[in-house]
Amino acid sequence: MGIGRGRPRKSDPEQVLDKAMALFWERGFEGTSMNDLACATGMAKPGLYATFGDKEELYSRAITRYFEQSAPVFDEIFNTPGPVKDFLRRYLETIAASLNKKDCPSGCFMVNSIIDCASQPSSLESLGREFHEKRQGALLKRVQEAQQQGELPADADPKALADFFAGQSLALGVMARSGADQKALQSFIDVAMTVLPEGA
Amino acid sequence: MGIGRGRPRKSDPEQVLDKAMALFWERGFEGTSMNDLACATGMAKPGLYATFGDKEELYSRAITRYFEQSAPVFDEIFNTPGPVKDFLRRYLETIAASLNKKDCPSGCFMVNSIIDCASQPSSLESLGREFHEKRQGALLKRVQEAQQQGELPADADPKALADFFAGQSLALGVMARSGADQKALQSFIDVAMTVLPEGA
DNA sequence: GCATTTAAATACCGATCGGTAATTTATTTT
DNA sequence: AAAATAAATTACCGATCGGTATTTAAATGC
Repeated sequence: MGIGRGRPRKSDPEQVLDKAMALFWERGFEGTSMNDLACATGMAKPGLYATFGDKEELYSRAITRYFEQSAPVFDEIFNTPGPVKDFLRRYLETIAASLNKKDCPSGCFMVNSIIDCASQPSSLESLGREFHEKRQGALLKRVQEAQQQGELPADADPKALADFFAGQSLALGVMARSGADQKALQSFIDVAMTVLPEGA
Repeated sequence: MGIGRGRPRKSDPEQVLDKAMALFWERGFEGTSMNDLACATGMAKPGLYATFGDKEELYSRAITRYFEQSAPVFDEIFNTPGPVKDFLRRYLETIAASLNKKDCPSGCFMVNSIIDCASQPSSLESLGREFHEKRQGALLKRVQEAQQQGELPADADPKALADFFAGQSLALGVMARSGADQKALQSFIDVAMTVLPEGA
């Protein structure tokens, strides 16, 4: 019946990873125990260790999955032609929408990770930051292109603008984690958008 | 020699609290053990429990101290007359300066607390958020006054503006925690300030 | 049917967790 | 000097931590 040779798996590793991601996302690295994870995922501890490695590796897999899961929707936003102003608004609104989904913990796992792994003496320390820098880099590229095509004033600073909008996503992550609702996030975005010149 | 009756204290409770604050600030609630605290503060565990209560109370005292410690400098900013634009810039720049001091952990203890206590089933869950709301409230009051005195357009939304600037302080906290230097924070603030109309 | 393979399940490891009881030390009061 | 007081110190508690050895169950290859 199965495909491999031995006893078939009880749980799909991808689903296990999804549940582990949700738990780390909600409670952080130190706040989540391997017993919690075994209980929440339905995979007992020896299974978790055999499938994913130790706690650190499991966390690393979880946040990597979080990042890669969001890739398709960002790809679509980045590949949609149109004014850079529309692009940036959609960028922030898409992030905001992802922070209050009812089947996920509120807030941004990446932001949480930056905060609670910064003191970790391990590879986890830089993981969240690296993912954030990837987003920053993509934003920068898009803003630079916009400037080259005359959408932004020649004296605009693309790096500063990209970093500003990357920073807005961090703010949104903290706000959502502290209970801000969708309306509050939208109002915040509306103000943030006004840093762009009227014409753009 | 001492003032009380029994054996004199070895360590000043205020200094102990300062060191505990720094440790919680750096490593978070779950990431800091009572043994760590005893070691870092020089006060053994029974002393910590006798002086401050349990771990939760100690954390609560630590973040309350963090907030109250910043009160004088904010009071000065709020009481300095001048254009609201200057006020808001000084507000953000003062926060930014506090996020990279060499004798403290980087980042904002309040932001860290919002992130890593949000999942705590205790009074800690709302503590960081409450302090942030106090700052929001003070900002709102200042912005409303500015509008009443004609510094801002009549159609400006004081609540949205105050929440925006409160949000910028959250972003700064995450950025500093992830290693951003003072120059990056300053550049971020420069962009954020442009949400205000030229004239203000 | 039987060996092989793979995973699940149980039980367990030493270390550390938050928290405390019991004792010792240093000071003040009388 | 002795009683009283308060803090430091040491040692310890049961529970839980991350991680693993051992056994059992379920599938395939021959």
